[in-house]
Amino acid sequence: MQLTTEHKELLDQAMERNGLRATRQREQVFSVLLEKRDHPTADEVFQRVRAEMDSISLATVYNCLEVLVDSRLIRQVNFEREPTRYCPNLTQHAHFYCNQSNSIIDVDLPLDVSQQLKALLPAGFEVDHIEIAFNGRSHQQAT
Amino acid sequence: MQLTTEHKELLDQAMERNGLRATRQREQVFSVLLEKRDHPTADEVFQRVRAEMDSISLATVYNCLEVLVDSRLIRQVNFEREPTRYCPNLTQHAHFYCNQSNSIIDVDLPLDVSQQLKALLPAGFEVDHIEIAFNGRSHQQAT
DNA sequence: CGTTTAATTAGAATAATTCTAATTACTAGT
DNA sequence: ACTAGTAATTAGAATTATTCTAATTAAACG
Repeated sequence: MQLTTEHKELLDQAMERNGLRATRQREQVFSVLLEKRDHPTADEVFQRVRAEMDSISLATVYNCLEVLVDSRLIRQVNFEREPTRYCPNLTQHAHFYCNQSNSIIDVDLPLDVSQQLKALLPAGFEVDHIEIAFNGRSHQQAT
Repeated sequence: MQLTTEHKELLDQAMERNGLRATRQREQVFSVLLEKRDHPTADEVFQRVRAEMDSISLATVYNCLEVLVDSRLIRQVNFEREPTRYCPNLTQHAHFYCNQSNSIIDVDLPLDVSQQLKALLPAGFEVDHIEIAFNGRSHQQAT
């Protein structure tokens, strides 16, 4: 799979901004994440990229993921002590972990809700990020 | 340090309920968590318990923590892929992770806020638990 | 083209946690 | 008390996700 011109440009610009190179490996990793947005682990990303580029190593996948996270093109998602998962959805959202299917579903988070959460904090607390995770069962299928 | 009669009874009852024994090790681990509520890791709990009971092993600490979690006397807290921390605060609360001090502060969570969060979910989603983590800096000291 | 710098690679190392198998401690029933 | 049966503890090995290391390859830029 190829990156769309739009995403290719996004990557190029982000790399440029950080003095990094938009290598084939980074493109592939980014592309794999955009293609199937099921919150894959590093190892799953590795399997998928390898299908198109069988010389890539797991270490490189970890490197690429780190670069993409640092450049804010993707986000890391953690649940308990399970392997880290990766997600290209940059809009503010929470995650729903379905115990039954062991899948993750994105849940849109209205701005006013996060405002309200921040309001719970005493004065002197500066928030960079809020992470919200629901845990339960869903009777519908993940998309 | 000793458990208060109140907490001792809480432990005894919980163990009884689950057909388990309230051993010295379990008492000590529980006691250590109640005494200094700074969200210690398993290893930190191990150090603290060992001060009073130098024969305890790390494996036992892990076992005890698991039993206490399963019996709902304490809770596990995870942040990114850092070691799991443990906390005896059973009231509904969120956690604030201070990047500066690397400490965790409990944040009370009003019932209506969690209701509101649950309302964000489409029909067919049953929630067991909501985990909220703030990340940032606090200009005050953790208690 | 050659040189410098960045990126990739394979495999070793790390660190938190879990597992295993042996020993010890309880608990009941006699 | 004594013993059988079960549960808990223990030390150390094993596991697993991730990071590190050192060597090789690729890219960029004169």
